[in-house]
Amino acid sequence: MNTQQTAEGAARPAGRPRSEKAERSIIEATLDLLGEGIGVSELSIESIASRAGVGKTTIYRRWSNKEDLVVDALATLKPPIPLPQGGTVRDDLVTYLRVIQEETRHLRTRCIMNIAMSDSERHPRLAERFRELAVEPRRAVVAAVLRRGMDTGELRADLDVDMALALLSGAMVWLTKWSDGHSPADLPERIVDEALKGFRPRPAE
Amino acid sequence: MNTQQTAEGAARPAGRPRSEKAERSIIEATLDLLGEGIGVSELSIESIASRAGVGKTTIYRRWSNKEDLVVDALATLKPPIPLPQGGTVRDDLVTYLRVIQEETRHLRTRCIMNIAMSDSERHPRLAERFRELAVEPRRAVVAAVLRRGMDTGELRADLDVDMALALLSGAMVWLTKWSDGHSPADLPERIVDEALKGFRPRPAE
Amino acid sequence: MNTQQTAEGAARPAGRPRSEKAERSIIEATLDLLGEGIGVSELSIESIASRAGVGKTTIYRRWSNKEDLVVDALATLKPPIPLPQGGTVRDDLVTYLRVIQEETRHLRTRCIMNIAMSDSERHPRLAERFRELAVEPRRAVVAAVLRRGMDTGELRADLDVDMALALLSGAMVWLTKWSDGHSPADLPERIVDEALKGFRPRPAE
Amino acid sequence: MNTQQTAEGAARPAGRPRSEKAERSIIEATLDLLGEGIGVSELSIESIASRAGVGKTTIYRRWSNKEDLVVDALATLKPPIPLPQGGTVRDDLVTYLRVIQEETRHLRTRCIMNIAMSDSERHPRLAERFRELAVEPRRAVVAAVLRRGMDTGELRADLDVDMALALLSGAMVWLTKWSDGHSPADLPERIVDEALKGFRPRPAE
DNA sequence: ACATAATCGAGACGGTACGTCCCGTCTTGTT
DNA sequence: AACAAGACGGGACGTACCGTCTCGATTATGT
Repeated sequence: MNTQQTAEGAARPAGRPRSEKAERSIIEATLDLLGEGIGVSELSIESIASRAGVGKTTIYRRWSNKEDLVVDALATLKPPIPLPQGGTVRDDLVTYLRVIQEETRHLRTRCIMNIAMSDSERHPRLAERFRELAVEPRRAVVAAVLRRGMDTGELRADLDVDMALALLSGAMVWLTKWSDGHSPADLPERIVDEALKGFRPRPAE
Repeated sequence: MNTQQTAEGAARPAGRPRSEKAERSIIEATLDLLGEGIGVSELSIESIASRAGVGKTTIYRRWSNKEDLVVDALATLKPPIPLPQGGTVRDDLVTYLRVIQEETRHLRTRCIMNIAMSDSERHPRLAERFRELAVEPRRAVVAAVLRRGMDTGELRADLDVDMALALLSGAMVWLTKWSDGHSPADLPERIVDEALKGFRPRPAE
Repeated sequence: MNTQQTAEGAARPAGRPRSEKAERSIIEATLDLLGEGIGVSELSIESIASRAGVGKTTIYRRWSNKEDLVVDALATLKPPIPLPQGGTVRDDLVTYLRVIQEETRHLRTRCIMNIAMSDSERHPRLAERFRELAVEPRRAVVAAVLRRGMDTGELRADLDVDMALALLSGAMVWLTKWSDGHSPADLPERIVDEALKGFRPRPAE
Repeated sequence: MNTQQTAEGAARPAGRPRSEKAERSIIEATLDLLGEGIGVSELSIESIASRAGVGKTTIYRRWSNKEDLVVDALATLKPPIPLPQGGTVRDDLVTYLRVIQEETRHLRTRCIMNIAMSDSERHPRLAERFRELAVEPRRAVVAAVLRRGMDTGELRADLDVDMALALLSGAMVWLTKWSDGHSPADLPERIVDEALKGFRPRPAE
């Protein structure tokens, strides 16, 4: 986490203030390198400094270790694709999975996802950050979609929202990771349809 | 992959044969270190050699790189817990998920799983090996359970076995990774029940 | 060399005048550090600024480089011991050498002399300054002593004054530097006597 | 001082022996850089390693600090010019001073001499080494010349040999350092003649 | 029994990156 | 305008490992 205090009432510290430009270029260089498939462990401070056109000191002055820097770098990433939520529940869920699928096709996103997925043991802060930034916002959106479905009667009224999300997302990730080849284009539909069969209310009930 | 040929009929090569003891202690040291939470990237040949009481050359002579060594080390791991398959389909599936849950409670298994999950980009061979050793055997067992259920009428006849496996396993992994706290004890039951509602045939259809 | 012009008629520049106190404390800190045995190369502007309680800018504003600062610092040093010139030529010369000897006993003077002696290759301005401040005044005094001796007949009338000075001073420095232990108390007498006699045997003595 | 034991009876240590070639090229690079006018303080291990085509570790493995390396480097230097000793005493002494004068004309020797002269406070081992290697051998040669002169009657029988050497060498160094311009070609003759005569007038001449 | 030969441990090799220190320059708000 | 404070890009420090390369010693087999 960045060391510099930005508290409102705090007196500005003496001396030259830290350069925002340098900070930005450091973050950018970090994301660049991560996006090129370089893992957190292989990522060297020196390479970041060199690409950012910055002295090593300027990095160490802000972040005491690599993990903190990567955490802050990931924090600047926007939730990549806004989720549409206007069609039927099935359509919205399919779209949601398709967004996940699409992201794994782009190297940069795939690498960053890998970073988040891996090493949650060694880099717990990193994983936590990813949860806040990437997982939680989507969870909220999909939860809204599911709840809408429960209201309109499209879904079971007693559906466990978190469980439903886990079934959908988990299946998508699992199949992408462990299926033989690359995920086929109709995978999102197939997952949603299979899962929905359980979410829907029984016709004669 | 180990270079030395041990084919039956092949003439024994001249010179001092490779020490099996050294080989074993190298593998053991590797698994030890991985089990202590050291990641593949952080794992150094030097530390393995030192812990195994072996020269670096003795390692490099057998494996041309770190990844190959880790692959071979993982290969010596047994499928940790045999899956019971005697009860109802629901019971067997719950047991399957409980095994996964149990494994993530032990540091060593958790670390090794993390290895497999992460870095599939940078270490594809490693991920592939993990698929063969850990994923595939379980997939077969669960598939058998599911097919038995389809035969007995406990499950839909048109169930997509792979999809069902993905929904169950994926949800388990997802919730373990992204839920707020640690996974509760009844998580396997809840996942299976939620998923089964979709796998079962409709009563009045 | 100090950049600020202090010429009488020049218009006083606008803005806050430079602090004389800062200037003095910078010089003092510099001499302190040099006197503690820190060489010119090891002497850091940062350490001077810190010891003087001054910002680095305040130093660089006055001197464009370290050498200039050291030159100015040396310039503030007084010719340490006034040379007596009242006795016989021999006595005055012995006193002169004893002054040199005495100076090398004090760490501070010894360090500053070392500065002057060394690095004349890398710091020619520094060596030149030392010549002006320390060597030349003494040369003048000793030259006067020698000339008095030539007038009174105590010394050869055709004596080469510069050469005589070089023989005396050079021998003193040489023996202090390269003799086995520390210079004995009677070294000045012995040098002067030996030099006065010459190497050749007296024809009729 | 080099760490490696070369004692006769000592058992050869295990592992790959240290490369003599690397050692030589390190020493050579060091002397090269010193000869180019780079001072001991400015001399960086990294520049030596780079010029010698050697890793930094290879240097640090042998010498724990820069001074030890420079000491060993200077130790490899031969006494540069053999002193002739066949003519009259005066001629031999002039030749001796001319050798010194000549050496100060070559950058490399001048630089190395400067190293030895300076910083005897901070680098006493270095100065001591220089005394052994450069000063002492010459002292011995000149002492022999002087003693020969004392035997043949060319010089006073009670001449203090060390003092005479100090007068000659000291004057040469002093004049080279502190005279206005560069030392004139006839400086050695003039010094020797002046020293030989002594300062006092001859009584019966 | 003895030469041949591959492997063993140890550790030096040329490198890369580490995190720290200091360089000389620059950019702030205050005096 | 000068001041202190301190951030800036840069370069060297001494350390830790990398993967490769010699070493003498060991341990088998084929004469």
